[in-house]
Amino acid sequence: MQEEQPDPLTPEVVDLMAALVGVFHKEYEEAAAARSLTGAQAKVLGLLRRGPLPMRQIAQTLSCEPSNITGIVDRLEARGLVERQADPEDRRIKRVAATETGSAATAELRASLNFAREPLAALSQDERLQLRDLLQRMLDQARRQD
Amino acid sequence: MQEEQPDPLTPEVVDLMAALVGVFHKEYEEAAAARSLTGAQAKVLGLLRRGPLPMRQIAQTLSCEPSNITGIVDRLEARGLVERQADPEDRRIKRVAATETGSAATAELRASLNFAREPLAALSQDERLQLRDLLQRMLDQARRQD
DNA sequence: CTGAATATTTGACAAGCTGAACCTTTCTCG
DNA sequence: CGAGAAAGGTTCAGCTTGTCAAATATTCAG
Repeated sequence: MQEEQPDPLTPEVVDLMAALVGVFHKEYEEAAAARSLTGAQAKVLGLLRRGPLPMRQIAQTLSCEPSNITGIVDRLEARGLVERQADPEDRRIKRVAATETGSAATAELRASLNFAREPLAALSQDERLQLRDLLQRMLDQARRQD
Repeated sequence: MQEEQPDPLTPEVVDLMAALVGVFHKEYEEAAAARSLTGAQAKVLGLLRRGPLPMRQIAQTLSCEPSNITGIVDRLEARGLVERQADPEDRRIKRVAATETGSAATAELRASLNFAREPLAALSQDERLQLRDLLQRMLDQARRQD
């Protein structure tokens, strides 16, 4: 809706982001596959890192329908990576919790993301600091707008 | 395989990248959906921006099986966004070309990516320049490693 | 000319995702 | 209190994405 002046730098940065998104996405998918997880399963498992979550909240975080999460959690549960627990406060709610095995899997997966090492290795300590601040500010802006 | 010292900045930057990738991905998907395209269809259509491409090359660029592209192109073709043309040099090859309508759709979609405006709006001209250079170098590094 | 290699398609099948219909539990308010 | 609305999950049908194996057509190598 807003008609800004055409800063030639902006589309250029957007294309770079798009390319980086592609690289990141591919690497994530491969790291997951190496542990026989799909990308979606890895994402859900990753969300449980800080503790159990209700189905609904998982769906909300991933911007998808709750019915979709049912299937993904089914498959994770079938493999013993995750558990459904009843919420004592509200019996409608089922909290999904990572099992011991599940937690180990995500920790391992996160540690294996080479994306960290290789592309970032091209930057000096100072530049990483710069990059962090720039990204942080973009993200804040994005969150403010949603 | 490489055991680097644990630079505390690196995982932090990786998490930021992951978050930004999430935002970007979501916005792309929504922009595509607003034109009744799926993400995959939009990606393929976007590749044809600079001219027709053989099926195989599309598959290679998107890192997926050629048989997958067949279906996506089928659906794009059914909607008149894309055409299969025979290659005069090698009759095994089918080149996929965006139609008039198809080109218009991608141009529009690209233009609509607000990701450009909003998060980047938080940065000054100078900072965008910095960001571009940092991203460019990361990407070069990532490509060198693949 | 024959056999290997290449480009694409087809078919079967799993997973992701949506939307609508359906329980169960909780909340609201007359 | 009790009836109906609302909220959390699940189920089901249907579509798209993606893989793998087999089949077809064309080109290439010797």
